[in-house]
Amino acid sequence: MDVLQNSAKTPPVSTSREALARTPWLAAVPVATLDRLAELSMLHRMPPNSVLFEQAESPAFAQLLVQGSIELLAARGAEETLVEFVRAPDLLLPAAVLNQQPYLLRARVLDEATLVMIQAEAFRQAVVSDRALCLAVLACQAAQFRRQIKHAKNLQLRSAEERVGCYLLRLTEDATPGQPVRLPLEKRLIASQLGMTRETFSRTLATLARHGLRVEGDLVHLENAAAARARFQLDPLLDGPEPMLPLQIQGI
Amino acid sequence: MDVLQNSAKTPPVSTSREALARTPWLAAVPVATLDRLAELSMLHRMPPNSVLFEQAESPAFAQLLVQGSIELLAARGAEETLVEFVRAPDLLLPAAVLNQQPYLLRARVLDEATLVMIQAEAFRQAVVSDRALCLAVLACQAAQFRRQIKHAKNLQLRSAEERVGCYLLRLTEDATPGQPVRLPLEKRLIASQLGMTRETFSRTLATLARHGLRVEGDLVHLENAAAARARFQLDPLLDGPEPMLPLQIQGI
DNA sequence: TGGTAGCATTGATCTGGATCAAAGCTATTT
DNA sequence: AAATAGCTTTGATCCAGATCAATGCTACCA
Repeated sequence: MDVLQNSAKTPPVSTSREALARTPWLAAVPVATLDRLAELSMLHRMPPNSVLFEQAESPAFAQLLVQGSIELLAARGAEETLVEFVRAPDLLLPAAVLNQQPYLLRARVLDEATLVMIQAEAFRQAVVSDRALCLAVLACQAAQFRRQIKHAKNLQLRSAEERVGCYLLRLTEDATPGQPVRLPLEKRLIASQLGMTRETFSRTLATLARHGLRVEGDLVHLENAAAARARFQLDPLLDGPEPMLPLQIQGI
Repeated sequence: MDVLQNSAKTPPVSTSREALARTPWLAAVPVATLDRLAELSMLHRMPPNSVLFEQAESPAFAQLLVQGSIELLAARGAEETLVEFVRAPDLLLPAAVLNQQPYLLRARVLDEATLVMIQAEAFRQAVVSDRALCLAVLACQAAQFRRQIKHAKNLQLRSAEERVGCYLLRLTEDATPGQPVRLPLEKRLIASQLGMTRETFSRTLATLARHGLRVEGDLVHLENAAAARARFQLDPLLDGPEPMLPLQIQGI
């Protein structure tokens, strides 16, 4: 079902240095620093389902996700629940690397991932010595924190039906009105992002037709925008994207 | 029921400058920076139940909690659920201040709070211009992120009974063996920290006697350590404290 | 072209924890 | 000492969503 893959194509990178150069939120970081980081890092490509690290492992690398997407999962025995979903470009759990603490989550590749893997100690030293990098990482970490809070609020304050409704409604808002929208992921993955089982997700989809949202295969039709928006009130605080603009260094 | 109040007493501070000087994780920040921040800030004392800020408000101040404790709540209509519990010394939602985004949570005082309120813009500028401050805030933000992940894992991976059992067991580990331990908070507040209703918490306490933990009023007796530890396996990744040691600036 | 393996749907049933309701406790106030 | 008000406990009931189970549906592979 390749139609479900992410279609945003950026030309593939072939070196760490190139990957760092293309990362928007590293734009303000001096070339010298990026050069040094690039030297101490490797560009890695990982297929879907690879596990990048396990819970309780101590980070050996700072991992910058350049292309693809990663699931961060809380695992206990056989159970697994998704705690964070990371899309490129972003750092994987910088908090663990910075604070020199073991990972709290398992990282598994969803869409084939390209990663810059930087020696953890080199990364920490670079953060300490380069102000712009420190600010960029701070902005990145802050944005991740806010995404996490949004995720928690979404789970705790909304019912399963509301989560699904808001998710679909948001999809349709991004697209051209009147046109059906394609689901960006397999249903089982959407279900896990929304914190419910596939079965519940499936049943919920069926009930949404009452509220003006009909889902047919992987196509979403907004049949009654007014009804849908009345039932599922999007909250910009929860449903909006979380922008990340590093603080600027002014002056000199 | 004043026996439940926090008993860790630090002598009260009377100026912002003094408060900043006493904050351990600001130790590495140059005196000049702290002086400047102190000039642009006010020391505020807030009684229990005060609301420091509301969801969707834009931060006007960076707030450093110096004494007391704060609940950060997700609210929708009448419902409220606790998302984070902040103890002094810590920053309140630095992510919102740094990224210049609206707060996602409501902040309500639990134990009478002393706060240093720093003009938001002044704080951001100080973070940009002072490397040590930037590193300190980064470490603080990283620790908060990890606490948040721990909280999420605790809620999603453990049953109500396990959460209560682990909470109590952890209390007893910190104390002298054989002695009963006093609950550090009112039961309704512990319940909300553990993500359940007071009723469920109360009922759960009753059942814990089967596993070697007897609770009598606000006293916890560990009557069968082996049984308790067998049933409630503490996970250092979840139940340990989250240490916060800012990265050191080496050299000069 | 059949086989196999992973998704998706649908139905039946279960259950952890919430909710609603009613006393009991404590503590402080007058 | 009575009264008010906030916490706690206990009991009865409810329900959203999980779990278990069976069947379809694709899609890929030999």
